[in-house]
Amino acid sequence: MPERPMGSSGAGQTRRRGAALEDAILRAAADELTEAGFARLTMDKVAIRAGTNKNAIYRRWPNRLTLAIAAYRRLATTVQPPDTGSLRGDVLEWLRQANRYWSSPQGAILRELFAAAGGATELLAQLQEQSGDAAAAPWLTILGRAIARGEASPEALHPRVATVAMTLLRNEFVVRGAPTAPDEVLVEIVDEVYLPLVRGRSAPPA
Amino acid sequence: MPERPMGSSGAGQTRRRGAALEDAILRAAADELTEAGFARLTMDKVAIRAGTNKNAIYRRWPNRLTLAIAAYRRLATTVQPPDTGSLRGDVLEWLRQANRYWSSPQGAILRELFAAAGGATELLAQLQEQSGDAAAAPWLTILGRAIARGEASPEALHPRVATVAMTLLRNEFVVRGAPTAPDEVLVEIVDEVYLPLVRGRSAPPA
DNA sequence: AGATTTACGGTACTGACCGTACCCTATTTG
DNA sequence: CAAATAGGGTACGGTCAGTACCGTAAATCT
Repeated sequence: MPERPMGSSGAGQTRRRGAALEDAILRAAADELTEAGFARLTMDKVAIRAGTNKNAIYRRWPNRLTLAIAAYRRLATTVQPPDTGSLRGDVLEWLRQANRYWSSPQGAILRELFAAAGGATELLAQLQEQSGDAAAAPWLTILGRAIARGEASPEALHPRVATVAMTLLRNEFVVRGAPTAPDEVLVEIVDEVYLPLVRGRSAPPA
Repeated sequence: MPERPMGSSGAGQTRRRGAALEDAILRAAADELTEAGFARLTMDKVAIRAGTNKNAIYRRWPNRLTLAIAAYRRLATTVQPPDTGSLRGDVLEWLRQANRYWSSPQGAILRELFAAAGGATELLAQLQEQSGDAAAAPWLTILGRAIARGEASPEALHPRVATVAMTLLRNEFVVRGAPTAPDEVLVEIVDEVYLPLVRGRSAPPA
């Protein structure tokens, strides 16, 4: 007479299926990511933690990396662009938020995933939109207000121009591997590159 | 009666030691890199190809990645910054060279190594100087000439400003995973970002 | 309700491959 | 010529990814 096993471990009372199981797997994977990082996330551990087995995982995701990226989505937090009243203040604050994120444990995971994705464009794109830091929209918001105030030139709305600051910051992490970027670097990016650039050819104030 | 084995394979006549052996290993590793890439470079294959065994490798490099980085050095080629007579021409040509490199098989390997290095700052730094694309020196050369011609402001000599174009290009590869960057992107980086930036606040010509 | 299909759970395995350990032998060094 | 050093051969331990079966619970159909 097989009583419901429901051991002390995570296994639920009844056999889970579909969305419920998928959810449990993703939760387990996200937990493994936060505790051990991607490098030490193994499919076996995820399966055990989710109270299931690898079959159920591979039936849903083709490999370890895609699972991890899917699980990372749960860890990603969305933030709002600041509105400090000045362009410089907005940009600096936005960069500082990004810096804090990249320096956080979650940021470390994101960097691992980026690295593991190697050149896989699709996965990278997926990560991009999840992490959201590459999004042009917040920059356009910030710049829109600045233009209205006369602090920036309309030409700055070009996406490549608008996002330059974040690109430079990300470069510090991805290419230099720094655990965190010193605040001086952020200030430098803002004062030496970003503000001169977005003020445009017709530079008004001091 | 052990005749010298010197099979058709790479094994030399006599037992190699020291620099000669090290050289053979690095050559073998470099060959493996170019043929199979880092992901498929295995220590066993390198050892076999070098006509030796893993002992000799591990006695010199602690792990697979450091061996690969050391071997990559042989693949890296050095190039000279162009001198076309105009700032725009120089910058565009320099970016195009970089684009070609990153798009080449060697560039793919470099990207793999970057990815594999993850956050290991030392290794990343080593790669940086080997690949040389992050070096500020060529940019300062280009800008120096441009300043003399009145095409750029002296403020552009700030390293973070001077290298912005390359940073943006590298971003295309490392973060977006593009196999190659369309020429329009390079032009855009030059015309929308770099030239406006280095011309400085006091923008002279059209 | 019972029959059928679907998807989980358990478990065992293959296959790769890194890194290490041992032991014998060629080369160099003194 | 002896002793020390470094290569070569080989065999493992250990870790994981990914796969293959097979029995069974849960959903779906009739």
